[in-house]
Amino acid sequence: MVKLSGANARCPIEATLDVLGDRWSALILRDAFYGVRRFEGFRRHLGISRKVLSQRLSRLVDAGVLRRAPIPGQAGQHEYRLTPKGGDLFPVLLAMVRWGERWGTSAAGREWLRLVHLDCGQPAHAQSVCDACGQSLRLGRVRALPGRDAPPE
Amino acid sequence: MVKLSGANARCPIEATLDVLGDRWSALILRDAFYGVRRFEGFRRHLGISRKVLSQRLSRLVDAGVLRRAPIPGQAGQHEYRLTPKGGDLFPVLLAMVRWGERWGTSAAGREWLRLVHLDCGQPAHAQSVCDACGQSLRLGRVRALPGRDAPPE
DNA sequence: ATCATTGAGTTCCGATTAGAGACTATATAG
DNA sequence: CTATATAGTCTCTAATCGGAACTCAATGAT
Repeated sequence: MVKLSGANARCPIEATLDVLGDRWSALILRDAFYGVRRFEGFRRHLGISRKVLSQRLSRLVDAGVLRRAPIPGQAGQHEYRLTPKGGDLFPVLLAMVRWGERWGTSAAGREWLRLVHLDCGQPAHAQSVCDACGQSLRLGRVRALPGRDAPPE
Repeated sequence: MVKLSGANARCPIEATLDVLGDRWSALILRDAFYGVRRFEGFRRHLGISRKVLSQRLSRLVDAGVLRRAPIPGQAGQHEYRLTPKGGDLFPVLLAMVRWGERWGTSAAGREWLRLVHLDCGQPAHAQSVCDACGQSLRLGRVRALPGRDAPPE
C-alpha cells in the first residue's frame, strides 16, 4: 500500500499519509485521541475486523506513533498509547474535525462532539495560523516553492 | 472520553475521511493545492493508474471538493478545480506538511517543500490555535465530550 | 477443580478492489 | 491523412478486505 510515486516520493504530506493515509489507521488514531487504549476497545468502537485491527496496530507501532505497553497487574494484557510522535498528529485530527463540522454531509451543523479548550473553557475550534506572524493561513496567501532539498527538475 | 457506540458513524473526522481517508484522494488534493488541474497532470505527477484516477476524481467531484469545468477554447478538454469546500481542506494539508516535516522518516529535517506565507514573507508553518482564545491547542488541554447531537448511550 | 469468559490475536475463505496495460473516442497538429 | 495528446473504459491478475472460526493464556464463576 505504501506506493511512493515518482518525483514527489518524499513530500512531507506523503510521510504523514504513510501513517494517516489509510482509513482504519486514521480512525484508530482518532480513537486513541479519545482515550481508547485496548485492542478490544478499538475493535468494539470501530467495528473493525480483528485481522485488520491487528495489522494496523502493528503498523502504527512500527511507525512509532503508538507504543505497546504491558498493563501492570494485568499479566498478559497490554495497551496501545500515543507516543510523542503520535500525539503530534493532534493538529491534523483537529483540522479534520473542523472541516467535518463545516462540510461533512451528515455532520454539518450538528454538534456530534464537543471539544473544550481547558485553557479558556470555550469550545475548541482549531484555526490554522502562521507560526511566524500569527495570522490565519488562507489558501492563496501561501505560495508553495521547491525547498532546499527538493528533487531536481 | 467520548462514548463511541457503533454510531460514531457520523463523527466529523469520519466525514473528512470520506474525502481524505484514501491515500490517492489525499494525494490528488495535495496536487490540486499545488496547482495541478488536468487529468494527465495528476496521472503523470502521481504515477496513478488511469482507472483509479478516473474513479477518484469522480468521487471527489461527487463529494463537492473538486469541480469539473470545461476549458474554454479547448473543446472536449476540462480541468478539475478546487471548490470552496475543497479549498477548506487546506488546513488539514498544512497540518500534514507540518507533521511530515517534523517526523516523516525520510522527510525529517529536510526541506523538500518551502511554503511561504505571502502576508508576512516568512516560511509558513501551520500552528493549530483555539479560535476563541488564540492559544495553541495542545493535546491534553482539549477535552472531548459528547456534543448536543451525539448519539445516545 | 472445572467450566465459561475475556483479551488478543492468527488462520482460512469468498468477495472486493487495486494496478498494469491494452483499447477507445475525440480533437488538434503537421 | 496520419500522428499525437487528452480523457477515459475494459480486462486480467494479484493483493486486500470483512467475517467467521480457531488458538492460547489468564481470570472468574460453580
